[in-house]
Amino acid sequence: MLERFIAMETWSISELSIEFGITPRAIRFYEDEELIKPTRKGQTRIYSARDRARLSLILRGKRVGFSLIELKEMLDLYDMDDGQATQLQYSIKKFSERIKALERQRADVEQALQELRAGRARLELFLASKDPASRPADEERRHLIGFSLNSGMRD
Amino acid sequence: MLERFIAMETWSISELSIEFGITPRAIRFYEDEELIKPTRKGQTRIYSARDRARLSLILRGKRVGFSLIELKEMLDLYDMDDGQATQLQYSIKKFSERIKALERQRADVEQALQELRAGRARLELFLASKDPASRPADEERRHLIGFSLNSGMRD
DNA sequence: TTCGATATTGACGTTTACGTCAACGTAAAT
DNA sequence: ATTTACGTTGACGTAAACGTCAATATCGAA
Repeated sequence: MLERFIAMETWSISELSIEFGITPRAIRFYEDEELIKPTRKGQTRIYSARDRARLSLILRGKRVGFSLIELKEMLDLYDMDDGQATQLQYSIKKFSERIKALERQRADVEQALQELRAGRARLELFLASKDPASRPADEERRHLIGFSLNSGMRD
Repeated sequence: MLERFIAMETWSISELSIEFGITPRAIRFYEDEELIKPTRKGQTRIYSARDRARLSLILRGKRVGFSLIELKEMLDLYDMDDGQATQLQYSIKKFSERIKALERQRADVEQALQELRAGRARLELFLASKDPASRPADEERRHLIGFSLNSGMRD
């Protein structure tokens, strides 16, 4: 049998917690919430490459704002097999919704980035203006700082 | 005086709550946490264009994963005036940190998007394969679904 | 003037995502 | 044999971000 020759790479809970920079408690919590289901060697949890990959997706998903429940839904989609094939249309719709949400989020991030860069640029300009050679009047300076939040923003 | 001729546009709490799709309770909460400070007409809160812009930034910030405390810090940076000019260097550093964080987040979103698109593509392919003309064997199909979570991901 | 709509301030409840013990098991090293 | 390191399962605590009442005020319209 193949099992006798293929040694799967596995990880302990503390190995994964160190690799991903989270606590074992968090990893067990994800299991409680049924986002991962590691095998056991006795009592001890053994994590496969698949478990590790799911953990990776969970953490990235969290970073981009998904809740654990949403992430579970997404992971469940990946787990679909023939038996649930009738739900494929529904699943594709779900995927599309996620993509839309992420595209909007990307736009949000882009805009926030632009504003932060502009804000930093204003601060740096202001700082440069402290060079005695080129110093604007006080009234002018007041307009350099805190500018963008007075201009029209749409949302 | 200019005040006599310039009528500033203002909003009520319910107007803003409808416009932004949040509850009045949330808006008052942001005030409790000192992210906005609307004026009052008697008891009633009156929101200026500036308040509205700050609210907009708060909501976008939340969408991209910032906490209210972080957003308050950022808004405070915008409010800086000459008196705190000595903290400019520190503020620029803060801005840079935010930019770095957002750039990483953008990368996260990009990768999540790619994976979701790939997942959807797989589902659509699988669905197309139900066309009796071009139907792969069961074993093959099993590899079409749930593929990416078995392949090596780095984080 | 009384109603309905909209506002206010507490005060307590709720959900999410864990943190933080406590009490215990196990297995290798000294 | 016992310390040390690492694992386990409850059980309770916590911070963030509001939700959800309740009691009260205001104000324009019928």
